[in-house]
Amino acid sequence: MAYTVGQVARAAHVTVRTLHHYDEIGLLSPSERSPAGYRRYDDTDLERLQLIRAYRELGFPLEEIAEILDDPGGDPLPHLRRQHELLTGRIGKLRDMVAAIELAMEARKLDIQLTPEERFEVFGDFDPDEHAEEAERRWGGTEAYRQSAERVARFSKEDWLRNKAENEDWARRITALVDSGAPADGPEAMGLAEEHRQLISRWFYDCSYEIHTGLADMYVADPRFTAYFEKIRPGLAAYLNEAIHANAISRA
Amino acid sequence: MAYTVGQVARAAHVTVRTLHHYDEIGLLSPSERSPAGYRRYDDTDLERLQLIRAYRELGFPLEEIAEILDDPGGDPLPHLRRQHELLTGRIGKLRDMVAAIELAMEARKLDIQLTPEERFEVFGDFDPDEHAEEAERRWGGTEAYRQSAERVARFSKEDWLRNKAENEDWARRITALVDSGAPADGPEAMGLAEEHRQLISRWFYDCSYEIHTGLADMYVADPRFTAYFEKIRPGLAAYLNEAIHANAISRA
DNA sequence: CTGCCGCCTCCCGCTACGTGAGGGTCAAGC
DNA sequence: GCTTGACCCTCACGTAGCGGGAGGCGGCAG
Repeated sequence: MAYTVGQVARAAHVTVRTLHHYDEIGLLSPSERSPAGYRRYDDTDLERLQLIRAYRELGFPLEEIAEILDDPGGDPLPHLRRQHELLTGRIGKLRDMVAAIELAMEARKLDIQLTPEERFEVFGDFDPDEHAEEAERRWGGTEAYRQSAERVARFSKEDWLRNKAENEDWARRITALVDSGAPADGPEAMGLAEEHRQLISRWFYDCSYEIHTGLADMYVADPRFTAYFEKIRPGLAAYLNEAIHANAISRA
Repeated sequence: MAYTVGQVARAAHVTVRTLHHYDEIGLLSPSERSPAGYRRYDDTDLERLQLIRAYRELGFPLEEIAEILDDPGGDPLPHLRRQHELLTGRIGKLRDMVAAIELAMEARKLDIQLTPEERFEVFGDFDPDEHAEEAERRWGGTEAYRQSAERVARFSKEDWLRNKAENEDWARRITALVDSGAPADGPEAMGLAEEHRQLISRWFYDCSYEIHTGLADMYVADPRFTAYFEKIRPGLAAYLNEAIHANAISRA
């Protein structure tokens, strides 16, 4: 009972190229060749191919299939467990992605009226190496970022406008304070720093003092943030940075 | 405000190689080069990178990201929807795989005592091109296969033994019938064919007359099945084939 | 001037094949 | 005996998204 590549391919629903490939990598080499060099598969080859395809349908990589099949005494159960974990892990990641997409779609609906600055505030950011942790929190789909994204997703048009208004109000007051010449580590500045922290906590995510000082450092270290604040009032980035630090220290 | 690759890489949590890659494929080319050929990224480059990373986290391929970003008037919503579908589709497939693995693990627990023939009966099979449909049903994780696998997964040791016993009993009786010289389209043969069909339905999956005749053809067309029956009794494959067809016709 | 770090440009490697190119082989029909 | 057409063979490049290394400049501190 010998079969040609084509026959085997049709029977097992794989392409001829696939069989060539399995032969190349030594996963399934036909037990014989015709004088002309044609591959000739026999029944044991077919059995092996059947197993290969079964494992492939379970998502195993070819190399691991080879391991399993070439260790006839070995137990495939550990492999199965590993694969199970791997797949469930992938599912988790994909689900996160789907959730993120849904958020993005929600956000899109309201996005029209958002200024770039607001989007900048809501979505990810750049941050120097020193704040890798904070970056992880915001980028990596971890707690604070997710929390923020979840809340943002539920924002109504009015929420956005109120958020914006509060922000602008705060910006006006701190601008006035800088203009007045009040020290950055004075009580008024610290009060506005605290207000800033609570603003973030209320609208986006729980902003601890630790996170807040991290943000503060980012405001001076990252030119994009710096630019945002400098545009409101030159010198504001550094001023706010100092105020936030002073505030955090005084509360500790 | 110009940044080197290394600075950008650290800030955005990507590798230098990644930035090189984006440059190579034209997804993100630094807006300037130093006289020595060093890449120099400016703030707009960073913004673009930020967007690129955001879309990447949503699972978009780089090429599509380029499309989205290079069409500033375009609406990303359709892309988001497409991606959402794509991801949910992948999740579905992965879930199927996980389910299949769980079945395989269950089966493994009982597998020790299964003869190769039984496994051959339970798990996939080979079938010539003409029965692609049936193959799909059994291989593709579709209804009959899944149904079978589900039931098999719940088989106890005793179930296996009873199944085996019933099978052997049936095999003994049809062997005797062939020996007796009774015609394959006679009532006794048709009775045993029907019994065969109900055996499958009871133990594995709903076996319609259509599926049954498909199986019957496979028994003579596929040498592996043929061998299985020929080992029980030479000539049985063809005999059973005829009996099943006769039975199916008489019931139609 | 020397060291060292960072930057550059190739270029191979990974998965599991798809898709030809260019050329023999086999059974059938004339 | 010769042609045709289906089938087979062996290269060998392409895929997505980088990882990693070789070999060689550039820039800056001591």
